[in-house]
Amino acid sequence: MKRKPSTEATSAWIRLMRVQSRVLDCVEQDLKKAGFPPLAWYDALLELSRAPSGELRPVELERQMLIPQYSTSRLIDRLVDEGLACRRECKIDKRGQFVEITEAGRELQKRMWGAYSAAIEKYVGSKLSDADAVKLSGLLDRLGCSCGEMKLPPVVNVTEPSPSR
Amino acid sequence: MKRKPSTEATSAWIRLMRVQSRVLDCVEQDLKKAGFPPLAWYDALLELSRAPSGELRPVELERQMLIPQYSTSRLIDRLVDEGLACRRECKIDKRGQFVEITEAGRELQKRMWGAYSAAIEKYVGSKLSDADAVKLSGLLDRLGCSCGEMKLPPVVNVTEPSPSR
DNA sequence: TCAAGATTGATGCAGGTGCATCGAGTGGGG
DNA sequence: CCCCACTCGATGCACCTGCATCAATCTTGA
Repeated sequence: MKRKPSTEATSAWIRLMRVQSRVLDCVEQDLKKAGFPPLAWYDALLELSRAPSGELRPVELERQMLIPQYSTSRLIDRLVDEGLACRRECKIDKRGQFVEITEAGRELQKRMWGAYSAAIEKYVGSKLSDADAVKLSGLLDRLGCSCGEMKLPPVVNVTEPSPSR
Repeated sequence: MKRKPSTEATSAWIRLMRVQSRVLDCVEQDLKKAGFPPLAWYDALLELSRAPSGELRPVELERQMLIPQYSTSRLIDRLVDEGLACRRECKIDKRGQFVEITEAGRELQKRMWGAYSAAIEKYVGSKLSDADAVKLSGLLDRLGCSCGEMKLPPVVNVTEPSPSR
């Protein structure tokens, strides 16, 4: 039951950690240099912009983004502070609320996608053939499934780009 | 020069981000539940334990671990506070110092490797054949090389396990 | 020899994250 | 109808990170 991890698994683990942190750093750095906020903001704006009427319950957002509740709460605070979203009262459940993306929010999301997609191309697309990217996705998927308790819904889309233009 | 990223690249990117954060969370969680400190401590202890006489200059540690200077500085503070390492004066360069791992540090590193390797097996090894792990490593390597400025030395070993028993 | 510049390591500050907890509100069983 | 358990969202705290900057020391070169 408790085998020693193969060297191959360990090596894959190490590369997974190192490569993603490196690539993520590069991408975040590019965005920052272009004067944009962190990727988490983009993810939230994207989720909101794709919601039926541009609004979501914080709980929904939390589940979409797979981040903890308090994290969502504070991320929303920041978006609201910057005028990228606004809180709206939820009439059917007075504990809750709706968060609605503003025009400024939609616009920022679109502008960020420009820089973001360029960074993805630069750091991923240009280094991998489509076929290899597909292989990589497949291998990663096997790692991702049911890692631990998986109390969260099956679907998700943290950073999936919007209609892309 | 500025192609749009292929869907495949984008999808690989998303999975890379999501899967690693998920797997990392799981591993860190397991370690935490076993009462161990964060992985970064392990990495530092490992590097120190592998150094010729159990000591390194902070600058070396920083380069090995690929983390920023201030981060190293504070990590060392914490290790020293916990008695896992100690600072020693550097006679040949009075700006600098040596950080030396203590017996407690070596012992903790070994104990952590037990839990750590079990977690790697659980979340990586058990989900991937050796062959697939090798494929994954290969694909990831292509992403990792020269991502951006790469001002750091070629070698590195953040989490590579110690002699393993 | 000495001044200018580079390198080493520490630190104040702002912001982000995890954890625990809280208050408000909902809803289901007695 | 009311109480209890649960869900929703906010927040105080500790800690950790990035950034800018600092003091001390070393190195270089005129």
